[in-house]
Amino acid sequence: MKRKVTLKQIARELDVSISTVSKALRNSKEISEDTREKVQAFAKLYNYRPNNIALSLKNRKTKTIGIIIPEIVHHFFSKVIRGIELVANKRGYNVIVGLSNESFSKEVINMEMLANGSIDGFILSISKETLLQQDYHHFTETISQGMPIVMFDRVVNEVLCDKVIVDDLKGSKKAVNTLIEKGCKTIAIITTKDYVSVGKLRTQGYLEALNENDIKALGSLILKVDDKLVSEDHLDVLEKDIETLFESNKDIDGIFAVNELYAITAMKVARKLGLNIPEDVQVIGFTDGVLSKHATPSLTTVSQHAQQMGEQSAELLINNLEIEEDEDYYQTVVIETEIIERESTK
Amino acid sequence: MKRKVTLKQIARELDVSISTVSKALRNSKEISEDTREKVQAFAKLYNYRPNNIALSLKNRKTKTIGIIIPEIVHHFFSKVIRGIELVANKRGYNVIVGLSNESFSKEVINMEMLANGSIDGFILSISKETLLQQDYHHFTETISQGMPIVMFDRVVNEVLCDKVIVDDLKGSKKAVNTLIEKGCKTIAIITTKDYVSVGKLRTQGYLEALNENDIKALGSLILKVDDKLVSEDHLDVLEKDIETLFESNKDIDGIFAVNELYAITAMKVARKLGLNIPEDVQVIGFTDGVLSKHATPSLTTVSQHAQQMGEQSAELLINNLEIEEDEDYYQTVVIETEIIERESTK
DNA sequence: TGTCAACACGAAAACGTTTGCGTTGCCTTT
DNA sequence: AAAGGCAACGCAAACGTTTTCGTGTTGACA
Repeated sequence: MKRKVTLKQIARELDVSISTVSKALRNSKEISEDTREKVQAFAKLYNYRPNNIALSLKNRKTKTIGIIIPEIVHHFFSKVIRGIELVANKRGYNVIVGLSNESFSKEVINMEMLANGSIDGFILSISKETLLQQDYHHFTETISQGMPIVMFDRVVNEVLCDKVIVDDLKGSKKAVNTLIEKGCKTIAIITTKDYVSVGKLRTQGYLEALNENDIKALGSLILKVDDKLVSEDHLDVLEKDIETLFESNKDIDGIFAVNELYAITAMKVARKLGLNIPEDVQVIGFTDGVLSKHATPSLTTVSQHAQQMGEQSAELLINNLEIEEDEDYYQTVVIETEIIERESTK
Repeated sequence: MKRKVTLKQIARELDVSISTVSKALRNSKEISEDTREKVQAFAKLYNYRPNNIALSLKNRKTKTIGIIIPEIVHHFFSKVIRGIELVANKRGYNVIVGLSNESFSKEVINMEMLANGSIDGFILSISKETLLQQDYHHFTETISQGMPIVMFDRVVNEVLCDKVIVDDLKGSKKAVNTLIEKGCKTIAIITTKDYVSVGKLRTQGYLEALNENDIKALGSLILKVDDKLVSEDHLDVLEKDIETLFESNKDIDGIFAVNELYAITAMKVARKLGLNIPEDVQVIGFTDGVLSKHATPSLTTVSQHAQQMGEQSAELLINNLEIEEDEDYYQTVVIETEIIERESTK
C-alpha cells in the first residue's frame, strides 16, 4: 500500500527543491529541459497527481458545487441531478449532494456542513417544511457571505438569487386547454394544498384556462390533497377522495392532476368505477416520470424537462462563479413545458 | 458581502495570536477564562466556522465519501444513495456522487477526479461497459493506494474489497418457486445477456428452481434481451420479442422477469394478446421500484432492499475508514431478498 | 532573595500546492 | 577586467487549521 506521492517526496528523491518540481511539472521555462524531463518521467512513473485539497485551499475555490434537494428517490429530482452533473463535469466541477428529506432543520444542517469551504456554490430546491415555515434566513445568510445560490423548481420571491423554474401556470393552462380541445366539458383537478408554490400555480392555471373558455369553475371539481402524510395510508386516502370526487360529479369527462401519481391513481379509480380511458374520461398529468410512460394506458403529461432544468441551473451557477464579481445581477430562467400526448387522451 | 471570518482575522482583531484563538475556541485550559470568553463571544458574533478544506488538509481526511454509479435516474440506485446518505450524515460524512453513465472511461475519469484527495473512500457499482471489458485496473490501483472501496450490487471477484450484494440466485429461485407453488407449469424468463453478472445469476436461479421441481428447462422459454441499446427502439424490440415468446409458447402461464420494466412490458403484451393477469399468466419481477407498485395490476416482485444496501455499504466503508489499519480483511455482506406479493400473482 | 512551578500565551511546523522574487554561477560584451 | 545579462534553481509566503514546544510573567516557598 503505497501512499500517494507528493511534490516533496519527488523533490527529495531527485535532490531538487519543491518549487523546481512544481515548475517542472507545469512546464515552466524557468527550468532546464534536462530537469524537466527527469522530473516529469519520475512523476509519471509514480503516477503523481496534485492533491485537490491543497489546491482548493490555495486557490480558495473547490471546483465542486453543492446540491440540496428534498428527496432523491424521485424521478424529477434525479433527472435534475443528472443534468447538473452533466454540465458540471463538462466544466470541471464535481457535485456533492445533500438531502433535506423535506425537513427544515436537515436543510439548514446540510447547508452549514457544506458552506464551510467544501463547495463554491449551491443549487437547491426548497423543502416543503421550509416553504411552510417561510424561514429563509439560511439562504440569505449564505448568499451574503458571498456564496452564490441557484434555486430550481421550488423557489421563493423572498430570496434574491438566480432561479430556474418551469412555467407552471402556462403549463397547466396548456394541459387544461388540451382537454377542452379534445372535447371535455367537465374537468376536475387533483392538486395539493396551496403552500407548495407549484401546486398553487398549477391550480391557478387550471382556473384561468376554464375562465378563458367560459367554463364555470366549480369548487366541487377541485380536489386538494394534503400530502403531508407520507405514510402508506396516503394512497388509500387519495383513492377514497378521488372516488368521492367521481361519484359526486358523475359527469366528469376530464381530469387534470398536478403530478404523476395523482394521475395514475385517478385512472385506476376511474377504471374501477367502470369508466374507460380515454373514451369516458381523459386524463393529463404533470411531470413526465417513468410511471406516465409505462402505465396502461400510458399517460398524457406536461413535461417539465427536468434534465434541462439541471443543466441550466449548473450553467447559471458556474457562470456566476467564474465571472468577475458582477453587480449582483440575478436572473430567472423559465423552462418551457411541453405536452406529451399519449394514450390517456383522445 | 462579508467574507467568511478566519482565525487570523479574529486574532488580529482581538490582538492575540492565532494559536490562542484556536485554543480558546476548543476550550483548552491553557487559555484564561477571560480570553476564552472574549474569543468565543467574538467568534459567535461573527459566526465563525472552521474551514473544512483547511481541516481536511491538516487531518489528511476529508470526511466525505465518493459514490460512483452507472445511472442516477433509476429507482434502485437513487434508493441506495438515500441509504448511503442517511448513515453517512449520521456519522458526520458527506457524499459526493459521480455518474459513470455505464461507460468505462467516464468511470475512470470520475474516480481519478475524486481520488486525488477529495474523498476518503469509494462506494460504487460497476458500469456495464467495465463489466464487459473486464478491465478493473482503476479499482485495484485505487485500493493499492490506500483508498478503500465498497462495491454493491454489480461486483466482481477479481477485485478484493468489501462488497454488499443481494442474493440474486436465491431471490430468483424464490420467485420461480412462488410461481410454481401458485400452479404455474410453463414458466418463461425474460433476462439480460450474461455479461451483467446479476442477469446471469438470476437466470441461474431460474434454472435451478425448475430443476429442483423436476421441470425441464426449455431454451425457447428463455428470452435474453440485449440491453446495450438504450434508444427508444429498445422498448419496441422488447415488445416484439416478448410477443414472439408468447406466440411460440402458447402454454406459458408464468413469467419471471429480471427487472421491473421487462415485467411491466410482459404484462402489457400479454394483455394485448388477450391474456388475463393473473388468471391466465402470473408475473413476478425483480426490484421493487415505483412501477411495480403502481402498475395495474400491481406487480409481485422480489424486493432487493436497496436502501438497506446503501446503509450497509456506508457502514462498511466508514468502519473501515475509522478502524486502525486492520489486516486487509474484506467481507461480503449479503442482503436477503423478499417476495412482495401483489396482484400479478394469484 | 533566589528557585521553581503554574499560568497564559506565542512561535513555528505541518498538511501540499503555486509563484514572485532572490540568488547563484557562468558567459558575453566592451 | 569589470559590468551586465541570463539561465537555472531555491526561498519563502500564502491558503486556514491544530498542536507541540517554548517563553515570559507571576506567585509561593524555603
